[in-house]
Amino acid sequence: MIEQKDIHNRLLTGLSPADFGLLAPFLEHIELDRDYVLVTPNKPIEYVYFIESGMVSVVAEKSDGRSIEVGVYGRDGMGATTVLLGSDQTPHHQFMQIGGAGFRLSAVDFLRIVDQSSTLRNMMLRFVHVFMTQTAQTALVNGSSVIEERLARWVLMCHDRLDALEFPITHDFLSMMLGVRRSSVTDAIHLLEGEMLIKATRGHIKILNRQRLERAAGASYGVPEAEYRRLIGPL
Amino acid sequence: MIEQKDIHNRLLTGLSPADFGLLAPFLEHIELDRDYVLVTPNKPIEYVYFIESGMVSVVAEKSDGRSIEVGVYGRDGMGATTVLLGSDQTPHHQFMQIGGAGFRLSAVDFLRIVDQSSTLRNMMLRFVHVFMTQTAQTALVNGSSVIEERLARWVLMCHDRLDALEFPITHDFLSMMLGVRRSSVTDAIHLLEGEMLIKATRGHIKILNRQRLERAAGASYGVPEAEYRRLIGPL
DNA sequence: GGTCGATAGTCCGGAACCGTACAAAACGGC
DNA sequence: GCCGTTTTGTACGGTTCCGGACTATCGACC
Repeated sequence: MIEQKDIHNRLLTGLSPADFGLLAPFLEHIELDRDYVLVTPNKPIEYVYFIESGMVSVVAEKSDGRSIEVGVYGRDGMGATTVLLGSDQTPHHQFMQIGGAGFRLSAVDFLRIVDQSSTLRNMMLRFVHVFMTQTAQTALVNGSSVIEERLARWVLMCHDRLDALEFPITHDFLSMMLGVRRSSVTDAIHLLEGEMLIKATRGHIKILNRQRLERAAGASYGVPEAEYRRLIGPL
Repeated sequence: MIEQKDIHNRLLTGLSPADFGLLAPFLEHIELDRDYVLVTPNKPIEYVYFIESGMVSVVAEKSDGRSIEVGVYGRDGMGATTVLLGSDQTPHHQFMQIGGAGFRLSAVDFLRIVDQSSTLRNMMLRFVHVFMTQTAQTALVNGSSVIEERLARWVLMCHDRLDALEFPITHDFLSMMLGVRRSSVTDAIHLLEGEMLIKATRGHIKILNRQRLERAAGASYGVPEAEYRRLIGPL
């Protein structure tokens, strides 16, 4: 049986022991390797996920093939929140951007439990609100910030959800996430490296100075993060 | 007493008579002139709104002053959905982009009623899901579509929520909504006019050919709209 | 009927970013 | 240690859009 004190997921640790007790019997531990698909667009959702480590990308795709990341989450949130909103599917991809592990339980079980506890439901809905804020912020910066700032924001959001200062990611993946050319990512990385904020090596990015990186991200970073702290707690 | 058959709001008309009956005694009719503020960022929300006519812009702002529209709704939705998600405030503006009318009720009353009926709650939460999809689509097109396509999308979304083929809007307002220069909007309007898709006059835009306008919007338009039809019904 | 503020049209140089391509370098498997 | 694949660095011309400015036109109001 899983004990609450051993959990890293912030939504689960933030629950009352009683609420956690409702979920615990149904939580199934699962390895989540890079590229593992949590949600396939426009297909019925079987499981909801609570991430313990690693990071998930939520990606929207246009019918012309262009796609872009609309949000990320890790141990701060849950996967497939859409089932809470009365839809068993969504048009967006969700897959592990950085491998890790977590728990899953069937969407049916989850919904049954949520109906038993409004405090549990409210915790999850507060996360939905924060995630909406994050998606809105993404819309904002996609329309008004240069690539360097958006890259800095992405690196910061990644760091928020992982313990490490260094994490595996390629320029090519980042170009898909940010919706820009791969070589534009390379250029932006060089800019941040020139300011000694990060150090990039093949397939990896390492944060050298978090504080100044936040300054480089400027107004692009911070609003959803503040909303998370206000409604759920510290990351 | 307000009768359900006289209502234009799609969420209210879609409710069972019993659920509508729970809300009806609390609905207060209200004129909603252009620029009326429904939600002030980071201030407690007093009322939730059901729009009957007109259109609301939801706008996110960066601390450097730049802002952008992250979604719109009208008689298809409700205002201040965030109270459903357990937060009494949000970082986003909501104001009437195109004047109209609607109903409001206090957030407190609304929450009490929602707790009495899970079917009513589910209807509203399905709208939240659709609105999230719209915001995600906005993030997508802001990062990957040219202004002409984004403008076409905006005009279509406006038409979806109003009965008229013509509506009042200035280039300057559109530039704030799309997050681009005012004169870039002028240029994009000229492009669509050249294709005989719209006709712009001082302070107004008129749709000449909706079908071909959809083609001009390309992959930018359609995904959230399909999700609305799937989960709630026709606009 | 004239005045004035709001709205729209146009122009300029320049920056950001694109699409595409090719070569260099790093790593993994053998 | 060699080889093939993946990842990264770099280059080029071209397009979109920006920031800013100035003028023209419309319409409301006196």
